Amino acid sequence: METAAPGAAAQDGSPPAGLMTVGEIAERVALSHRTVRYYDDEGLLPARRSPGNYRLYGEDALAKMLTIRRLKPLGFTLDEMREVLALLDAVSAEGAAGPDHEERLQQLAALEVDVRRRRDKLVEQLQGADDLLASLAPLLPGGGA
DNA sequence: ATTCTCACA
DNA sequence: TGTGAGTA
Repeated sequence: METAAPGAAAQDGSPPAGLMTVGEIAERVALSHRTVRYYDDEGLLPARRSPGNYRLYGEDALAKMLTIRRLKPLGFTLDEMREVLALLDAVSAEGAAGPDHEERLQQLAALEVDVRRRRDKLVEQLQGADDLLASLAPLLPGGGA
């Protein structure tokens, strides 16, 4: 019977080489399975395929998916996320080898500046929310206590 | 459970 | 940039 799941994932929770299906990785990174699928379709985070054409994700993909999840609320577009993942990949894979290592470090520094800037913007929005809550409090029942 | 396509915002 | 529905 080949109605179970992917290449080897039976119902005993023992997928091949610790690989996950869309539903599994989606749950683990708290993204909808539709979104994970979308990222695969868009080539942001390509999935491997089981013999039955089911998407399979390894620990490596899980790590990248988590990075994507962190980039998302910062407002990075899919294209920007693609660049970030590529940069991170290049940097970790090439160590201090590649001829363009210098440029990589420069891009990494630029990324840090960018992330910091977006972070600051979020802090401002958070402050705005806090201010709003503070203005609502005294209007609520018992708020003037 | 997962696949894909198409529509809708 | 996603999501919901319908399908196999």
